[in-house]
Amino acid sequence: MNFNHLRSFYYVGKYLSFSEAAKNLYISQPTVSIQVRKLEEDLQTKLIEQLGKKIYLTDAGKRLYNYASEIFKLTREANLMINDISDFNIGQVLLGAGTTAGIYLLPELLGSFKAEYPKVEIKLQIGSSKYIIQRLLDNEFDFAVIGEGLVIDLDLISQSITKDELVLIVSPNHPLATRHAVSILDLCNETFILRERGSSSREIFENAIVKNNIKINVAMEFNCVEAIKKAVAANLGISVVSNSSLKLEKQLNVVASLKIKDLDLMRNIYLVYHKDKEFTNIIKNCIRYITLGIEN
Amino acid sequence: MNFNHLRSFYYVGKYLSFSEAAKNLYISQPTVSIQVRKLEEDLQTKLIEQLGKKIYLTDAGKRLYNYASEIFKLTREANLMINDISDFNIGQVLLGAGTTAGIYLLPELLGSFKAEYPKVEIKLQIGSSKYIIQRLLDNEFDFAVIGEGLVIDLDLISQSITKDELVLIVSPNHPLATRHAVSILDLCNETFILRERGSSSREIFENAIVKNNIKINVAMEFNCVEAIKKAVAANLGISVVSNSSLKLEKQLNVVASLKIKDLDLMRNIYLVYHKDKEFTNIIKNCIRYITLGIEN
DNA sequence: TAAAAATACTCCATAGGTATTTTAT
DNA sequence: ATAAAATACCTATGGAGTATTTTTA
Repeated sequence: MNFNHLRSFYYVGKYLSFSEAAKNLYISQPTVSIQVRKLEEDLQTKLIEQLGKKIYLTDAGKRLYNYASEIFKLTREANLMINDISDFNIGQVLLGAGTTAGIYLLPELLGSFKAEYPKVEIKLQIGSSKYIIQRLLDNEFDFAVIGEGLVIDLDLISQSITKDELVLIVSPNHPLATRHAVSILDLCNETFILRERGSSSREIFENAIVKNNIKINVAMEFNCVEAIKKAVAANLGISVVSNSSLKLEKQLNVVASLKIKDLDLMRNIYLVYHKDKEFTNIIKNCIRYITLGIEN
Repeated sequence: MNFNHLRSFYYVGKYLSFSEAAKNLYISQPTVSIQVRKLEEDLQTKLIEQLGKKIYLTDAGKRLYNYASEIFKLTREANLMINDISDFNIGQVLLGAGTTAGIYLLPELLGSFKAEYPKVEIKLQIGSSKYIIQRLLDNEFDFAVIGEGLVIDLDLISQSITKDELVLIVSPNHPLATRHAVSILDLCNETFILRERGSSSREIFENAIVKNNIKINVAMEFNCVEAIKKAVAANLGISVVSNSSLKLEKQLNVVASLKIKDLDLMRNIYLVYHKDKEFTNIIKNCIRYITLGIEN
C-alpha cells in the first residue's frame, strides 16, 4: 500500500471530488486521479464510484477511508509530538549520579531546572560510580555527574565541573573533636566506618593514605553516607565524607569535621558522557544549568 | 512526513541495525541509511544515535517509533480488510424492494443467500417504488427489485426477472366468491380497498381499468397488503393484490381469489440499478441468486 | 580482520506538471 | 456553457541499485 496514493484517496473521500482533493493537497487534479487509480489497481478493488457526475465511496472505499483517517491522524499527532519536543513541551533528561552529587549537589539544581521546563521529565538514578559508568556505556543515561576516583572508560568524556573536599568527621565527644589540627599519624589508632570499595570517596581516601604508607583500621562499611554520619555521631567510629554532605550536621553540632594535615582530599566532580553522544537542546540546557549552578 | 522514510526508520528501530532493516525491507543498506537521514532532516530531529557500533533510538526516536508502529499496524489491518472483502469474509449488499418483492419474494431468497455468505451484511429496505427509485438515484442501494408500473428514470437500468399476476380477492362470503369467471363489468358496483397511489399494483390495476373505460368505487386505501387482505376477509370490500401474497390465505380459505376476464393484470418484476454502477463480486452473486431463485 | 554504516555514483520509475479532450449538468 | 474528470505527454526528483571507503569491535 503506497501512502501517497492513500493520501490522494483519502482527500478524494473527504471532499468527494478529485479537483477539490487536488486543491487541498496542493497538487494537480490529474495526479490525484492517477494516484487513486493506482491504489485501486494495487488493491484490485474499486474504492470510488462515479454515478453520473457524483462521486461516492464503495463499501471497500468507506472501510479503507476509516483506516486512512486513523493513519493520517496518527501522522499529524506524530508531527505535533516532534514539535512539542523542540518547544520543550515534552522531553526527558536521563541522568546518573554518584552518591555525593546525587544526594547533596544535584537535587536543588534539578528542582529549579524543572521549574523552568515543567513539562520535561527528569529521571535521576543514584548509584556507585562503577554502576553509573556501566549505564553510561549502555546509553541508559544522557550524562552523569560523579566524583573523581575510578578510572573512566575510554569511550567516555569527563570534564571537571566543580571540586569537593573530603573531611574527617568524629563525634563531638571524641578526643580528636577539640584538636586544632589532625595529622595522618593520628588516624592509625582509630576505628573507621567507611563507604564500600568502588565508591569515589573511599577510593580517594584509600589512595591518599596508601601514598603515605599508612594503614588504618576499617571496622564497618556502609553504602550510605547518612548511615555513616549517624554511626559517627554515636561515636562508634570516625569517617571521611564529603564536606558538602555535612551542612545540617554542622549546624546542629552532631558531628565535628576536621581537615587532615598533609593529606590532599580534594577531588573533582565530573560531568561524564559518551564520546559519541549528540545532545538535544533540552539536555544541553540541563547541562548548562548544572555546570553553572554547581559552582556556588 | 514521508512514509517510505518512516518505514525505513521503523525497521531500523525494530532491528536496531541498518543492514538488518535493509534485509527485512528487501532493499539495500545505503537506501535505508539515506531514507532515515532524510526523515531526520525533514523533522529536524535526531532519531537514531550511534554510540560506537551500537544503535539506539533517541527520546524523539522512541516516541516516533511508537507512532510508526501504530501506523503500520493499521496499514496491515487495512490490507487484511481488503482481502476479507474479496474472500467474502466481510461485505454488504444494500438493496431496496417494492412491497410485493420485499415481503413475498425476496426474504426466502436472501435467507439462503445469507446462509451461503454468512459474514456478509444484507440490508433490505422496503418502500414505495417512487421512494426506492429515488434511493437508487442517490446511490443508497446497490440495486432494487420493484414491480412494473412507474416510469423509471433514464439513469436507471431495469430488467425483468419474473412475472407477477394481480388477482381479484373477495371474502368467501361475497357473492363473487362462487363465480367461475368475473368480467370487468362485475366490478362496477363493488367497493374496493386498494393500495395507495404510487404503488405498482395500484398503477397497474388503474391503468388497466381506465383502458377499459370503467370506473370503480374505492372506499379505502391502505399502504399495506396485509391490512387489505384482513379487510377483504372481513368482507369490508374487495381488492386486487399480487397472487404471490396469497399463499397462506388460500390454504386457510380466508379469501377467495379470481381472475378477471379480459383484463391483463400480469406485471413484470424488475431488477433495477443505476446505469453507471459497477457491481462487486458479492453483489453479482446476490443478483444471480435472486434472478435464478425468483423464477420458481 | 570482519562486519556495519557512510559515501559516491548511476539509473530509472514515478510523482507531478501542463495541455487537451471527454463527459455530464 | 461550464465544470469536473480523464487522457496524453513531458520533466525531474528521488528511490534504489552497485561499488567503495570508513569505522569499530
